[in-house]
Amino acid sequence: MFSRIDHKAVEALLHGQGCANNLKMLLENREIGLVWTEPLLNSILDSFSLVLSSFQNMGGHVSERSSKKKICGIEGIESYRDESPTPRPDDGFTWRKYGQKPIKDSLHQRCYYRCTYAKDRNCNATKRVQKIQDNPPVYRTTYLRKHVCKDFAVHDDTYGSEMIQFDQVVSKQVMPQLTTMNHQAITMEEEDTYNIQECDINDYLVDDDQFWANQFPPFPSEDPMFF
DNA sequence: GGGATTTGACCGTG
DNA sequence: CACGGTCAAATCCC
Repeated sequence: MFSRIDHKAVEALLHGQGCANNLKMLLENREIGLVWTEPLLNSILDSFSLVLSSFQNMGGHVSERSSKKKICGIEGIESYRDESPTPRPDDGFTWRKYGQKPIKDSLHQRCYYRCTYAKDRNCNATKRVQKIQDNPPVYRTTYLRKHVCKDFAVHDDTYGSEMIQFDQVVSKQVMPQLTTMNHQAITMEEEDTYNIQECDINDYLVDDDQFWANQFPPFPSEDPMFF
């Protein structure tokens, strides 16, 4: 059960190491500047976040098949969840809000968005955004289904992948939410009605509620891990 | 006027 | 019947 997550973790660590080396070169050559360093720093931080979340997942409640929800690595993403201090206004896609609902046992309403090109390009990607904590504000964004609207321009099956290039160092297959800000974890939710791409379910199945309870203890939380 | 947002109604599921 | 997700008419904004 370790193989795939371990592989992802090693990849992420290697990537982070590469970015760190590149950053070091820039610093040594005094080619320092926010434009160059910020993406590198973000990339490094993202690598560590990915590794940490992978190991948190492994230490959690792996392989309970009672829940239909699963956690997955970067590849094969069909849907995933992200929690951030902002509702992530720019995740690489444009969204149109189509609903808002109060959720039981939650102080905040949940907002429903679908891809702006839902009709034009038959893209049925949606996302849900819900504020899960007030102070500091934390938003949970759940992405559902896969964008097909960008297939017009990018022939890549990976959700929202983009490429960032710094001299010879290339960061590939970077998910949109990983490029701009810290996040705590990524999970996938399988929905039976959607044609989910297969990733190794046995490796990633967890109990979703328990996982997120671990990620965000009931408010108020003193956990310095997240703030 | 057209596109985006709001919001109550509707529907499916458990 | 409660709840969550979606629809669609009304409204807002540029």
